[in-house]
Amino acid sequence: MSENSGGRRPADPAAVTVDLVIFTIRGDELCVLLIERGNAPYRGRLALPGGYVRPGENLDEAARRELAEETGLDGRRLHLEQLRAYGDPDRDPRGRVVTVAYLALGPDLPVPVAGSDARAARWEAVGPLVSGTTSLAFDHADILRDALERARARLEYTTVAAAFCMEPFTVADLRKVYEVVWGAPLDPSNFRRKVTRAEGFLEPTGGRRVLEAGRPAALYRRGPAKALSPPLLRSGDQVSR
Amino acid sequence: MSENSGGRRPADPAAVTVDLVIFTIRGDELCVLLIERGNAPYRGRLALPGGYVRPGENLDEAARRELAEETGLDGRRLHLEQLRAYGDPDRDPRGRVVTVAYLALGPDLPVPVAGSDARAARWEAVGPLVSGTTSLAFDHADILRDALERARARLEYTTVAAAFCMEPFTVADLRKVYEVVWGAPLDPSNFRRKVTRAEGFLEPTGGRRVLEAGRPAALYRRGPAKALSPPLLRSGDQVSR
DNA sequence: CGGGTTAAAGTCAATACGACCTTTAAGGGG
DNA sequence: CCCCTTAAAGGTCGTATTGACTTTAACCCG
Repeated sequence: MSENSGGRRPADPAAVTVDLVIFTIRGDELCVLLIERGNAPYRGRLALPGGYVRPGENLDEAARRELAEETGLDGRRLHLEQLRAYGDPDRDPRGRVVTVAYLALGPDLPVPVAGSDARAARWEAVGPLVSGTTSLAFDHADILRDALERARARLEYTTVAAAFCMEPFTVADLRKVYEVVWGAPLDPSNFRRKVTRAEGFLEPTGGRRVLEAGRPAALYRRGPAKALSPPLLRSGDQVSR
Repeated sequence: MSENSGGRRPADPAAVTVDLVIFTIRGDELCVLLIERGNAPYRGRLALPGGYVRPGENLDEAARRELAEETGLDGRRLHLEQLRAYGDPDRDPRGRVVTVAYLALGPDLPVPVAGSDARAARWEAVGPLVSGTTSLAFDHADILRDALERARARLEYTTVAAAFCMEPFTVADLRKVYEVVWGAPLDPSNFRRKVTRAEGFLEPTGGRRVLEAGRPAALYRRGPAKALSPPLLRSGDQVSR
């Protein structure tokens, strides 16, 4: 902060961590990378990957480092943005631990390389996790829910959906991202019209992809545009609430 | 967090604070509440109000408490939302201090009651602060910039603009909020059509307000809607980038 | 070459929006 | 008391966007 009520009030020391919500699309499912905790508390329970912020490191750097450690890839290829901070006093039984959650989006990653440490990492489908019974460690279920909503909203107003696609990709690949993240089908024709006309979203590579059946699809790579305006709204987007 | 690389790596203890960006509209200006620092570092410099998160308190509670202390009002009347966390290792010369910034929006507040402590608080116009030469303490200029952009974006997709208005208010009052925050004039007629048709945004009180001149304006209070869809986009909203 | 399959492009009505104009309801001055 | 000013409220119209749907294109297979 900046001020402690005139310098009188002592700070309550806290540990600061970053936690990562790494989303990818595998098949027809939105998946998140989880680790199985090897230590107390919540030993054996699934949790989001994360770790302490190290001295001299800022929050983004810590998140980027953890991302690289957890995925095995250098995380420079993935979209990474801060979600928000979580600091309930009892969110960690060991004491005051404030975590800064990050949202990472990436194309289908090779395999959850067991991190540099010994924790077992694996992809889990998000659907059953948020609506279901599986309970995550700490407040990670809340974080996951918030991250999912953030990701869904980001698809509306930005071009990050392309971050889920391995280049080069087709319009159908991109549409599948929207359908999987939003959990609803989209009209293929209208979707194509929208994204191909959004300046800077897609750049044609000139190539085509031939599938087992059907007309070959044109291939694209990510364009320079970050924002998407007008937005691509979820159809049944509540008119109010 | 959740995990410290197997429990091996020690935490770097940090102080956790909340800082508040409290926006209001005074006359034709968007203003932010700033305090003049009475202690080192940055003694005498303007800074965002804020303070340490206390033991047993969560982040929202700390922000709500600081808000009440700084404005003198019970902050329950104001819109309050977390902006994001800032944690550069050198953002505070006293050591690692991670701050969680909050964005607060409220109607023209009576006067910056000197907080419970002795700090001098006052409203400052945002325009000169973000584009100008005045330098704030710590990284508060960055936080202010981010808060302004968040507020501008929130007006597009939500109904929080009404949080700036003292109830009851007129459509012109609400339009002025958009114009001041976005820094651009809006067409009165089209603006009315948009906001009055957005279900749940405005609730007519039945009353009218008679000004010095002109037809009396209908009075409204805030409706139950939180989201605004379709959004009310800033006219020159960049088509891409 | 004809059928199956998917991509890509086109049609059309409904809607939303920006620019602009007209009417309404007050107060004030002559 | 009528007219002028002022601002709210409501209407018009051309354009752009969207959603639902149809049509054409390109490739594989047998």
